[in-house]
Amino acid sequence: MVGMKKKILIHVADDHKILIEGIIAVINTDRNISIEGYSLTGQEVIDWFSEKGNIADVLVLDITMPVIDGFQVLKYFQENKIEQKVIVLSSYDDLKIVQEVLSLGCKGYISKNNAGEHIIRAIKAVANGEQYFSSDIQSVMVKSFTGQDIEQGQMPNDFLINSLTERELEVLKLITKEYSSIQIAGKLCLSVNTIETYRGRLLKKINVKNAVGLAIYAVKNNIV
Amino acid sequence: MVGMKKKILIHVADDHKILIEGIIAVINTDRNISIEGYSLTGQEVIDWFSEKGNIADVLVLDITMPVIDGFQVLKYFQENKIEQKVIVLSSYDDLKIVQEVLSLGCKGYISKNNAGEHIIRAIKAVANGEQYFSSDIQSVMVKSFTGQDIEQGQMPNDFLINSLTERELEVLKLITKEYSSIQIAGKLCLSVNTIETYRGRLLKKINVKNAVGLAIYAVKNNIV
DNA sequence: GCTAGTGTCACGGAAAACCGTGATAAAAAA
DNA sequence: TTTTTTATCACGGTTTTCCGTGACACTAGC
Repeated sequence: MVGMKKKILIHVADDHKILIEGIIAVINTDRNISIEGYSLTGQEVIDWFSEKGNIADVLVLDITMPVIDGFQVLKYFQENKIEQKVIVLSSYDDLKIVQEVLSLGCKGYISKNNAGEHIIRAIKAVANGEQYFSSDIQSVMVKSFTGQDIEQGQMPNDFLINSLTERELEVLKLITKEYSSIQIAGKLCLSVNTIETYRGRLLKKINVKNAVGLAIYAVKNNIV
Repeated sequence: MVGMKKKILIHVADDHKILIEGIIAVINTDRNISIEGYSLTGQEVIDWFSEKGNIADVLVLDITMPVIDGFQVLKYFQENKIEQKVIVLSSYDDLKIVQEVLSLGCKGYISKNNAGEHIIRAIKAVANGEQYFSSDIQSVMVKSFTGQDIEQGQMPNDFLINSLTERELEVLKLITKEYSSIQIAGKLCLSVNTIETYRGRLLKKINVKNAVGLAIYAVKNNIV
């Protein structure tokens, strides 16, 4: 106990400050883990990293954050070939999200429904080079693996959503405000045809069937 | 300090256990407040109440919980004429939600983006018979009050959404699964015309312009 | 017994969304 | 510099949603 090699350093990123404080409090109960810092947005994480060159042994990352979300942080690591151990913390046990996050190189995934002890276990496992998934996430994966709940939209051909462009994001935001293509065209001073093109592109990229799917994606990713 | 009359007893309800632990940790830093218990679902809150007859001085309540959400808990209090001091804790600083929650008799509203100190202040204020709103919520209210951001859908004529019926809810759920009216009709063994009628009714009741609005409402209210 | 609410269906027209495909120019990346 | 990505627009056709209005049966509350 006393002769441990060294403490595991972690960094927490979540837009809900209360939750960060909670995680810190929970983690402080374990003598082998300590907090190196925290971020309230994805941008802060990226900034922190590009400044210091290294964050911590393990990054506990919320996916739903405004502006720059967890996905984009993971993409940043991937694109810059940075091997950062990441545990994703999510409210959604949505298959698509789990899949995407894993394909982006995240090593652990725990749902917010789980108690703090899971975080501690997850941190230790991931710091140790292992993977960790909370039980509810595991059951989601098993379900998909066994072919249950496949419905139709599942198993997208182009799996990883290529990140949305500025314009696409802008259009998406206006769609979620219940505007029609005509109205959006007016607001952005573009042709209606252009907006319709964006609609089509968004549907393909996000891999949903209609504007409802777009809206749900937007809300779940805090694009609203 | 020492001669305080008595501690403020609070009860926390949130489906994310991590967050509960966090709030408890934060609250434990204040000697005048202590936790009487917590609930992971709205049902638990109601059960707890009907058993013990009283929860605590202040109930800290998350609105987005599965099955029985915070709204319904508030409605339960209202219908049973129970005067429970409630602080709503929410991820969304959505005007509609704030309005609805306040009209249901809640005395405080803080967004999860705020730090724990706000909770403590809010608890003390509400326990003291005052009201408390975190600054971001206040700015939302001020905006609406001064007529900014009114766009078009705002200020609905029938303000409080008359609760949806079973069937309407069922249709709404299927809409959020990106099904078309034809598909929904197939699934529920009803005429397509019927589904279209429900679509119209839902739009009116929820007071949104299109299916996108329905989807967002559904997600924000955890109907998904 | 009447009224209000709910669940069901119909229809026709207008508006909007979706689909596919293609094209051009500018900017960014390789 | 070549290639890829992004932003922009067009167009015709199909499908779906939205709108309004009306109707009938059943149930629960007044």
